[in-house]
Amino acid sequence: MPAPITEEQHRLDREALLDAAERLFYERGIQAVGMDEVRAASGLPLKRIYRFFAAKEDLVVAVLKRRDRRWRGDLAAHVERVPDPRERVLAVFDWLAEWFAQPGFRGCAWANAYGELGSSSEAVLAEVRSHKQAFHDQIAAWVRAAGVAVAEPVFLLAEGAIVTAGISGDPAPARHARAAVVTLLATPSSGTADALTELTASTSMDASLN
Amino acid sequence: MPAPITEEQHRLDREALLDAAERLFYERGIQAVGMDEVRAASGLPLKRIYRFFAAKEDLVVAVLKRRDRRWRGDLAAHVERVPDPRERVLAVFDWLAEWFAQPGFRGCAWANAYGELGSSSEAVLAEVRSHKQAFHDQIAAWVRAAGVAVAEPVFLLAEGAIVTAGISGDPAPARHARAAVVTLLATPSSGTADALTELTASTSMDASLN
DNA sequence: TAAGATAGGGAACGATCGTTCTCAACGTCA
DNA sequence: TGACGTTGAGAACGATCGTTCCCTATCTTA
Repeated sequence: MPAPITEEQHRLDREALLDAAERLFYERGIQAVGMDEVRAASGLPLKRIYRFFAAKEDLVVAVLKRRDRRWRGDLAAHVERVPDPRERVLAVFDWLAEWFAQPGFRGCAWANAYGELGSSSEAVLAEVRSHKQAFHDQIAAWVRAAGVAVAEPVFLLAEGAIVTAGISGDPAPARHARAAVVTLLATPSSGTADALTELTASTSMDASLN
Repeated sequence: MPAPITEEQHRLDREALLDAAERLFYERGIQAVGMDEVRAASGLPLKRIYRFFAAKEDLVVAVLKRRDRRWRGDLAAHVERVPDPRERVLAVFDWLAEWFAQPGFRGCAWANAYGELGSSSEAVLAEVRSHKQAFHDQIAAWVRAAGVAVAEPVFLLAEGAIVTAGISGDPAPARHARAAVVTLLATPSSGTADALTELTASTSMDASLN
């Protein structure tokens, strides 16, 4: 065999490629970054990049997949260091606050990818949906463990905080969302809340709803 | 003057151009739509398009500006048909639910534009921020009029519902956000107290803290 | 050492982008 | 009527995209 590429080097090169692509795609947008720029940043020849991934779309999906694993892993590690179930839910928003304050924070990579490619790449759309579903399920599990039945609003507050912090460039939404979650966790759980919803909704419905 | 273009026709052509561009940009993404496609869809010659807007970026900004006026105008019209201040806040989410259910709904046009061009076009970024600020201020005014001081979470729930409904393709987040707002409006966070607030507070005192 | 397979560097390709230019057609005024 | 100014239709331009191909250097094995 005349090729001296070890298995380990192969793995390292692939990681370097994903590192470079992820940074560029997140910083400047996916369509704004050409493959030649990925080549220059990764140090790998174009030929090898296309042996790793047959097309740019595959590279994008791989970047999102790896980022999802790392992002949710970091979140879970932070959250599950907290023993109390109720505090765990709040820890999600402390972690978000730290993320928002990082230099170069530019909102949700998946939401951004959706805006760019959601209607033109089925594979990217599927990856974005997969990530959001997994994030939702993580939050739902932690909220359930806290003994309350308000998973949905906690997830929506997190999503709203991420998109708002990204666009505004201000990490404050993490604090606002956290404060709202404190309130929601302190309200009587599902049965009473639903009854209250029904009561208020019945007096306001003019149209819509389903 | 040899040019028979009336002032009125000029205005109509401009609207047709913005109509076509808005539809294409929202459906398929901004970068995915070429100027030649805008030309074909609008029926206007390319030369006239570039007399209206010197560059594609200017067209994009104009589309976002006009959509902002219409979008927030429609929202305000729906909300302010409701007399009761508290119901008005909930009416925001009824309007969102109707929007989410419309065919072709593809999330927030401004958030999508941010994902695509937020880091490469200062003008687009400014327009996106301007829209989000205006939407935030609208909600804050309605929430304040309802006599409670929880504007931020209501805004974040709306944002979370929009992005989630867009990505998932499911209009349910509007209902979930609405239910959460009902809870928040019934919480004595601002010191204002009425019968409903007292009732909910008295049954929820077991939780709380931090 | 000779032979051969593969790697990297980068040019090349076809497509498409935003934008400009050409040119014929036409309506208006001297 | 004839010259002019403006228009619409679309070709053309330069740049850039994702992707492929060529060529040479280099390393392995006989």
